[in-house]
Amino acid sequence: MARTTGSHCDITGPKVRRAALTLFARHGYAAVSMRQIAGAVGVQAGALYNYTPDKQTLLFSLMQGHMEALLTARADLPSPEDPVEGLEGFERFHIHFHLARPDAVFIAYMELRNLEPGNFAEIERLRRAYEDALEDILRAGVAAGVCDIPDTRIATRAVIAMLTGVMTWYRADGLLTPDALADCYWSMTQAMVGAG
Amino acid sequence: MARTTGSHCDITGPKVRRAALTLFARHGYAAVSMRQIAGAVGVQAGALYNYTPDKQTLLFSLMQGHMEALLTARADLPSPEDPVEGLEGFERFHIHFHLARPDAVFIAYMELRNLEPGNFAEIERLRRAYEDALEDILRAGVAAGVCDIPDTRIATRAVIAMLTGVMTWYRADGLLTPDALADCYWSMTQAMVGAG
DNA sequence: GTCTATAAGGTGATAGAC
DNA sequence: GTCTATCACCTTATAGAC
Repeated sequence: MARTTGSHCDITGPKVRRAALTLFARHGYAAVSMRQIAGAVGVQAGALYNYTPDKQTLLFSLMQGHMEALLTARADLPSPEDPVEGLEGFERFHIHFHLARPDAVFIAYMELRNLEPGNFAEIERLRRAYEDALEDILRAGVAAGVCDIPDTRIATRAVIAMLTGVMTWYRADGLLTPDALADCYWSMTQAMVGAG
Repeated sequence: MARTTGSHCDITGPKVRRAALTLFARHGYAAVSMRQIAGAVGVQAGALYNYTPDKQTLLFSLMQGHMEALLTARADLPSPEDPVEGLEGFERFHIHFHLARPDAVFIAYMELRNLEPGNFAEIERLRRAYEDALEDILRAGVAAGVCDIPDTRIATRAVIAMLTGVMTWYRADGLLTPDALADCYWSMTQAMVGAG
């Protein structure tokens, strides 16, 4: 017979994070109450405070976890000599990583304004580090004469905006596979930075 | 002597809309209370209901107004024969229109999930109409052999995502003028769709 | 670790005086 | 058209029983 009370520390923690991720992505941080999260987990609201000191820290922790996973996975990519190869690796990584985590990506972009100043600064720092990784590649491409862009920093942001834009319309149940999508965006990325 | 009560119908209505626009953009619809909006306007909360039946309608009205202004202004653009000229006109219009209305743009992208289903469908319809205008240009460019893109619909969304991405980092007090920015994005747009 | 109960305060929206 | 007062409800977070 299933216990409805007692010790569940091993599973409740992750369940809280998953429920919060889903609900924050769907309705927005400010529109989701601790009671709703608790309801989705199957506990009472008070029990959530065994896993987070407050709602704000829960949001921050989700965003920080996402950004650190993004940076770690990016750092594990091979670093080819050829800047165009490096750009292709970055582009395919970006598409696949983002498609696999739509809720976390949504939150990382939409909930920045709901972070307290210190938390915002930390997430901004991580986001900047990711941008810098792409900018390094583009700068190397310009230096090697295989890229033609008007401004390295703006082109960096433009590429990331274009690639991340896939999240606003792609549905996993469509006809396009993630690989086909990455192919499509790679050809546009290449053209955009003059690396055809 | 200034009256603190009485008839102000001519000015309070617009002030309510402006205050709501600013506050929704800064903190998010769900995080802003009617009392906060009233405070920004300089009235009590109850007075707001002379100008909107409820909070949801206020949000919808702001988004609808923005999207209709966007479509109207777009429709007033010249329609040159040359698809590349048409694309350049669209691109420069998009940058300037968006830079001039950062709060409205922010709301139109971020608050979609806070719309009730019927309201959401209407905003989606308007957004789709705007996308279609660009897609028509790109399709004409492909037909004329002056554009080279892998998929017209995806390229349409990619161009809009890239251009709208300027909103996440551009600050009016920076060194870059809107015209210089539009130049920069035009060269990237051109390259992206193979219309160099 | 989870529960119930509660504190302290905010929410959207309305009624009726002026 | 705006005010004050109010309704009915929801909010985050905590305290103490089990």
